[in-house]
Amino acid sequence: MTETGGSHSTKERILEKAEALFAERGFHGVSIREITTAAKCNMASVHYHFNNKLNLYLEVFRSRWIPREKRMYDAFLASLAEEKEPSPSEVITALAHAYLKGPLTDEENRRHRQLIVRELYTPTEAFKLAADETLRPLFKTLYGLLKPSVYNGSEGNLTFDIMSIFGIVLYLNYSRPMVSLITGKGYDDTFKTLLIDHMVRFSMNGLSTE
Amino acid sequence: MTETGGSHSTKERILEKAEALFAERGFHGVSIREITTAAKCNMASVHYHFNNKLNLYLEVFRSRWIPREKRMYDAFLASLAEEKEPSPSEVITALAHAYLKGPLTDEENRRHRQLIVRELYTPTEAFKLAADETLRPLFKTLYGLLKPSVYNGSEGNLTFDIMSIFGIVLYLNYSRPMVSLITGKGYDDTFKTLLIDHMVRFSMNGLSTE
DNA sequence: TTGACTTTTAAACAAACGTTTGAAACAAAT
DNA sequence: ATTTGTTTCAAACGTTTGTTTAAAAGTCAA
Repeated sequence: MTETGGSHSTKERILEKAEALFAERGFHGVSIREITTAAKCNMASVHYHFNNKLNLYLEVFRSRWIPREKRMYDAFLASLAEEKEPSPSEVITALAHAYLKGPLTDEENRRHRQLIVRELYTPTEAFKLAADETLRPLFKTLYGLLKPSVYNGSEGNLTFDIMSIFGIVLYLNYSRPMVSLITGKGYDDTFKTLLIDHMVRFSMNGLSTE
Repeated sequence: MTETGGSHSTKERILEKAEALFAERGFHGVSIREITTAAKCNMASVHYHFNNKLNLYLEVFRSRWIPREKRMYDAFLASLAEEKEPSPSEVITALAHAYLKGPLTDEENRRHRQLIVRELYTPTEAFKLAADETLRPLFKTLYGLLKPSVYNGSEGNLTFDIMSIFGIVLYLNYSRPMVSLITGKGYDDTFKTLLIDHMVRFSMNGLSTE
């Protein structure tokens, strides 16, 4: 167990390339040969470091996806730290910012979402990992932040509201082929700003009760 | 070219099982052997009727997905036909109904969405087919229906609004593992009614300008 | 330098893949 | 009954798949 480190050990290179390829084409769409060729190492290294292909896929979530999601969650919390009781508008703005212009590069962001979207719609074991460690806690935090300021009828409504906001953020952020098809625009910085403004406005309206 | 018909020719059985399996696990996650075993026919039949696997996948969209989406579109239009100038609320209600309680069975509906969601996030040739024949026309219809009644600032806003509504409907309808995880409930009929009410309320609020 | 340990490698493995083949089964018309 | 054309089939094709093996290369303390 030397973990020779260096900034790019074989193990890390495999994880990096595996994530990129799994995000692009899914678990079944990628072969180990493809991953190890991209990572410039021998095919057997995958089995030496990760036992098998499925566990490599899960390890991408454990050691890359979940920590990265937590970084975004922290960035979201940090931008709220100044206010003691942030308004719903501030909460949603912080959320949209963290997810569209957060600490991740565009490419990281893209991979990150593609991985989880596959799991959202047809879950494997990785979904449970992500749900337990990041998605559910984020939801609970949002619920706690919004609950004091928002009253809109029965108990369950806020739950639906938050899920709708998730839906908007996810869809506008990651159905990019569809959004680009309809709007005819790419995701440059001004377009993202427009999108964030829209998300906040639409979501804030959605939350209002009368 | 006999097309012996009968209610379930080999060709139709292949298409049916192929759709179910592609929806469940994606193009790469399903083998021709698996499809033909499920369809109770020989493996070579796929190549006799569809030339190859990719074309079978595309044919699922051409001969099943697109006509089915058009049926839902028609159901949506039909439920609006009574009103001459339907209000936004009526439009959105009709939309949510067509997509959650429309002419499709639950199982059909599930497959239908899973197929297109895969394409939304990582498009293949099938995305272009679906976009040209159904998604873009639906968007334009919605735009035309909502435009007269909704004024909310600049031109582009309505476009974003409609996409947000898409996002909500898609997410709440088809990220069922996530929604069930958060709410702890299954998609029975009363839950769906709740969801539709919520979608309409949230979307209507979102559309409002002041 | 030796020796114990970790990591990487080339080569091979059985199994599964999409595709092709050529003959059998079937249908309809002459 | 024979012919013609369509549809199905079992069997095999060459590749590619995930995985295993056993040896080579590398690392580092004694």
